[in-house]
Amino acid sequence: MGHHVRISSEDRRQQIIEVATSLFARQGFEGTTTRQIAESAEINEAIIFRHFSTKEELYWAVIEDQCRIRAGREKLEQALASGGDDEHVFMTIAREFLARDATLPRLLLFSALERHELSQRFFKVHVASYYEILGDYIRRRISEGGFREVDPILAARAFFGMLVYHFQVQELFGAKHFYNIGLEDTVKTFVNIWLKGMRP
Amino acid sequence: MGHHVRISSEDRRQQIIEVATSLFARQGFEGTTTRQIAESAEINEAIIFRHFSTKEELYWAVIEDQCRIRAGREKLEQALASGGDDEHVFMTIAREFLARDATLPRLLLFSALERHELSQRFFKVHVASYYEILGDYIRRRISEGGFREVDPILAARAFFGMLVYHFQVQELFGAKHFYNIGLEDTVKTFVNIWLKGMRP
DNA sequence: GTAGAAAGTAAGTAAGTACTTACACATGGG
DNA sequence: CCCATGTGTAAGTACTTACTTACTTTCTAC
Repeated sequence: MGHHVRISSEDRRQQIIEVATSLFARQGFEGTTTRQIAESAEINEAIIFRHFSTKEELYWAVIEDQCRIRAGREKLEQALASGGDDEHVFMTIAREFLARDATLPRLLLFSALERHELSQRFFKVHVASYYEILGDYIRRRISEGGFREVDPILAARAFFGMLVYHFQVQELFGAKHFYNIGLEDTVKTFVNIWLKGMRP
Repeated sequence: MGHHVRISSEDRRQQIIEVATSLFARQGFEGTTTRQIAESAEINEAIIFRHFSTKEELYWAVIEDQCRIRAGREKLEQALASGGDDEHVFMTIAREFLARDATLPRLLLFSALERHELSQRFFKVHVASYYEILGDYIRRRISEGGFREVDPILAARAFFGMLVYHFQVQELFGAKHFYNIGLEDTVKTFVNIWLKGMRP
């Protein structure tokens, strides 16, 4: 028909990244085809290759894009700086973590599983930095006498571990369909176990 | 050259399953080709289709095979029935969990991510049943007054969460290459946090 | 109004995919 | 001995994949 809508290069690029993000998150890199991305974005497949020279490059643009989104990290820093008591701080973090959208966790897992060698930066921005930040807070609380002497990185991992694993089981393995407990009870249970476990 | 080695159907089938297991675990279902499986097993590709009518069927044979391997579950039940004190019991479980081979966890994650709808049984055998068993033990310890009143399933998830997430970070995300802490220290830290958190 | 760049498209290509076919060879029982 | 059955293979099939090509349409600047 030839009657196509012209859209600016930047907008088009962003649109492709967004569509690709959702598909890569649901099906992984290998499980997603460029044709599928084109159909989903309702554009001609060739347009993808005008903006990204390979599927691989598009994939890294998606990762790069997700690395820019640091909302979670900011919320973490914000919660830690709020000055509330430990219970309030950690419940805020836990609540935020468990209420998340599954897109980023899925992308992270896929990239770790199928693109091992290249996803270091992605991992560092979205995983490692998290428990470095929380580790710093724990270190301070230890020196203040609020927590007992524990490796701060391991303690942070223990905390995130409870949350991340629960999230995985509920969202990825579909456990929420046969065991759905309220968010607030879950948060309270995890934070209580961890905080009691950290007290001197 | 036509000089081929004849092998019994059962052995061949098992050989194919073993090779496929390792490839599916490393690259996922979509990322693994039947040609690659054949090359890896050093057999003609057609042999695969004599034993399994589709790649999908081979995949489910792999899952089925992994479901039969219940060594982990037995060790869990064994540790819980050993009659030692809580610290000994949970350290034994933790040690066993963290020293595992990554094949099964990787298969589980891939199946959850890319074959969501079909991997329920796999999940139930290797994930859900684990914290049902541990949940029962926790329930008993609560009634004995050894642990405080906590949802046993959530408490079990909290415990496994610390272990599984740590394992994922170390093995899948490759954190062990830049942060490698000793197994025994890790085990002790996690078990201490959780046990202290569960005490009345 | 028109040149030229940018954005769009239909219709490819070569290589790969899961899977099949037709046929060769081995083995054990009658 | 030879035939039925089971195990092996080379060389396919039809389809899909990532990626290209040659070409058209639209927008902007002068």
